[in-house]
Amino acid sequence: MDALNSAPARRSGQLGEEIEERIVTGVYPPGMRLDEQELATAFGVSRTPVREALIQLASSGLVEIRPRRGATVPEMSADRLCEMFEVMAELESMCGRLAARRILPAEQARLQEAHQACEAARDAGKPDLYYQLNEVFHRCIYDASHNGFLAEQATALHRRLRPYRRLQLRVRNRMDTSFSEHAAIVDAIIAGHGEQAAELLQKHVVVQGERFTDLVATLRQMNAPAAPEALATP
Amino acid sequence: MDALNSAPARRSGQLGEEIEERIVTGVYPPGMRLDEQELATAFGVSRTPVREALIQLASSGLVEIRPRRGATVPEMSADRLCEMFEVMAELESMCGRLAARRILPAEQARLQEAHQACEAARDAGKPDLYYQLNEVFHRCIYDASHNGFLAEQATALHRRLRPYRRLQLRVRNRMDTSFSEHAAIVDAIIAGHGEQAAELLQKHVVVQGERFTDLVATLRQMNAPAAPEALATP
DNA sequence: ACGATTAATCTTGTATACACAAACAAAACT
DNA sequence: AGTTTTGTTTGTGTATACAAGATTAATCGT
Repeated sequence: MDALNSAPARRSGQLGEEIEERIVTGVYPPGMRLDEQELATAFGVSRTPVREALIQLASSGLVEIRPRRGATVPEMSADRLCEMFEVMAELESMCGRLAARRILPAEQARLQEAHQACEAARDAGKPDLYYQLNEVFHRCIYDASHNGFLAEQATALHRRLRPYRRLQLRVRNRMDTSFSEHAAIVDAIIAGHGEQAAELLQKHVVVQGERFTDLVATLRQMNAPAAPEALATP
Repeated sequence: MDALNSAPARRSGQLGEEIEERIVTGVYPPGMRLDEQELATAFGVSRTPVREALIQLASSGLVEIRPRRGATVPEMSADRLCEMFEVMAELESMCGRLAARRILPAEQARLQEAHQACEAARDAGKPDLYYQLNEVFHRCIYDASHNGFLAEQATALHRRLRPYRRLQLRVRNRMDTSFSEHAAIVDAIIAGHGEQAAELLQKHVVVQGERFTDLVATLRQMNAPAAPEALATP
């Protein structure tokens, strides 16, 4: 029963976000069974809100519900992850292309501001902070595309890929290369070079997803620590 | 209470699809309030499965749930629709580019088969049938991209845009132009010309979304017929 | 008569209860 | 001994009941 940590009771929308957080941070690792009753007692609520949260998360792909067989955290194969990064790259690329054409002066300022904040984090050698500011940076580009629907889609996918991207930032000095790539991207967007921005963003994202070995290693690393019984893959 | 037609009782997953169907076919028009109790009695089930279905539909954007204020069919502005078509065009384009590189012989056969089926529907002058086979055709391309995640995303968005695309097919002789565009797309994919396929698909989709006047007219037409009280936008 | 405040009603959000289906285990039969 | 069958148990799916917030209506005050 104590596989799921107990936590203070939360309100409606909060519950889903808390479960999502625990999934993307690996507290509930891929393959883990999510028992409604357990979650309910763990969060100090009844089964109903838990069920609704799980259904919501299932629609966005973060959990998998099979009828009459309960909910589990889906195991993302390396293939699947590559597919998702491939799509992410295209969405980011599109955002960049549109942003270069449509960005407003105020948004230019915010973009450069976010970029400089990243620089500070890099210089300070704080990968966690950099990771956080990196999200802000990318969101600036999404917004500058002036396509609200696209921005939503990109944000959602970005969120889903968070845990995998996060681990990648730690290895090597990815922070440095990431930042210099950012610099080129900012220049292209400000200069209004749509295709160039698109290309740069495509590579920027693909780099994170294309190395099979790194990814598989990342996956193994994420699967290892917790849920010993759920990891048997027969 | 009889704003929502009564229907025979359905089982779990079916309910969500039935509601979705009624939304995309305009039986539940944009702006309409979806009362849980009404839907429950209309479908002959309790509020619980209705609620779950609504939550699921909300995650995919087909209904809008505001906390403590119930569910409504979201009003899609012309702007919003254009945004969605813009993204759809990019996804289709990406599918085409990948398909040209990765399509297998068996998939080539299925693609051409679907294309010929469309031709038959056009020659027979059956827009409804063409519309249906058009979906099959596009799904062939999604699958041929060999990116399952991308295929899922494209399919989902395609579904959401269904009602708007459908109306567009009726006006003019869109069937003819659509079919000849399809022909060029098939050729490009079979020939392995990724960029060309991407471009053609981009235009093929954008054509449907880019004409503001047509779209706005379409929207008006959809808003007009039903739900007289829900349409008041104060 | 009009506006504000309060009461009533309605709808959502949550909890509890029950029914059925699936997985597991044990026993009987081949 | 292996396999099938049946009983038990666990957990999901649906229904109903209750509580809290929101909307509407009515009443009171200015």
